[in-house]
Amino acid sequence: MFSKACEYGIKASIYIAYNSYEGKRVSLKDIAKEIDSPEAFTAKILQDLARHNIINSVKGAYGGFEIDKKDIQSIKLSEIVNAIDGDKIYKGCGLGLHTCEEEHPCPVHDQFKIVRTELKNMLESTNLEQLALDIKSGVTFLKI
Amino acid sequence: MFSKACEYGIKASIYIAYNSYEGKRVSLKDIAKEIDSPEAFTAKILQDLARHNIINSVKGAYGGFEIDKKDIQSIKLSEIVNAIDGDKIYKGCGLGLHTCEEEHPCPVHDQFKIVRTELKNMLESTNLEQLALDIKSGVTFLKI
DNA sequence: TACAAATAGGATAAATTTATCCGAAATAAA
DNA sequence: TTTATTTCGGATAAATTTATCCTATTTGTA
Ligand code: FES
Ligand code: FES
Repeated sequence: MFSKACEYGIKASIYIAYNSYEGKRVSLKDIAKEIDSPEAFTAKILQDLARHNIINSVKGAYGGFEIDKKDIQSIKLSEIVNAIDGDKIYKGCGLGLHTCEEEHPCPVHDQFKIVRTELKNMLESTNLEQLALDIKSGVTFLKI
Repeated sequence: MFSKACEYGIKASIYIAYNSYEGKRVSLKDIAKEIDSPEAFTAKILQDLARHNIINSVKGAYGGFEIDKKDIQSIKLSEIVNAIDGDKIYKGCGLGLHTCEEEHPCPVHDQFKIVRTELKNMLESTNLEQLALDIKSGVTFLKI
């Protein structure tokens, strides 16, 4: 469904959001450990998210990653997915036709569109705040 | 969403079903041309589908691929997807946790499960007959 | 039987995704 | 100012997916 990079990106964002809520900036090392991801690969993804202004990165000693408290609530899952995997999952044809169009539908267009739209709505209606709070209260988990 | 191999596999199955309905056996060459896929790669996928008893292959002169007419209606999209991509899309965690479990949910578990179930239902309630008929009547397309 | 047509299957290559390594640059603290 | 810490970014490697090539095998027909 999502690429490995995107999975790591989502989990990292949630972990950063969770810590930013408590005023804590977290390091790459921490993040990779908490979400059980390869450190160097995760660094690339975090850079990407920073470039997309989804997270902030701070260089140097005592640096790390954080998200403005006031933004946590407005960052949707869809922005993260879009930044890393692009919009193919929102717009692309389920059977790989060049473009998904009503006027030239593939055999599963009607059925696929429903699922794709549901996924889109889900990603657009879920924000980092909700997800971070569940981590905090211990009802959801980032690894294993 | 699906792998390239799976996309080709679905499209090939539909094309074979459509022709089998009219009593025509189709060659690899034909299939690859009609679904706009690389021939040799498509051959591997068809072998795979044949091994899974989803399609029949006939070697030698005048050979090719076909599906028993009586089976077309009962072959669900889910069987094809499962044969090629496995069951990860049905059962796997959206964020890549080892297993998706209610007792140890990832942050998007509740939301993701809904979408995943919808996809599962869609694939399990769509059969080759429906899809082949739409190709035949020209309302859906296998390429471009 | 000989030949042509077609799939089977192994080996290999190309492309993409995932992952690692290392030096440069930035920054806070001593 | 020096040092330790930490992200940035380029190069490279490993793994996986996608694609190609070539030979063997099967089978219908002349
Ligand atoms: S054309 Fe394939 S999903 Fe719309
Ligand atoms: S645990 Fe992640 S989807 Fe169920």
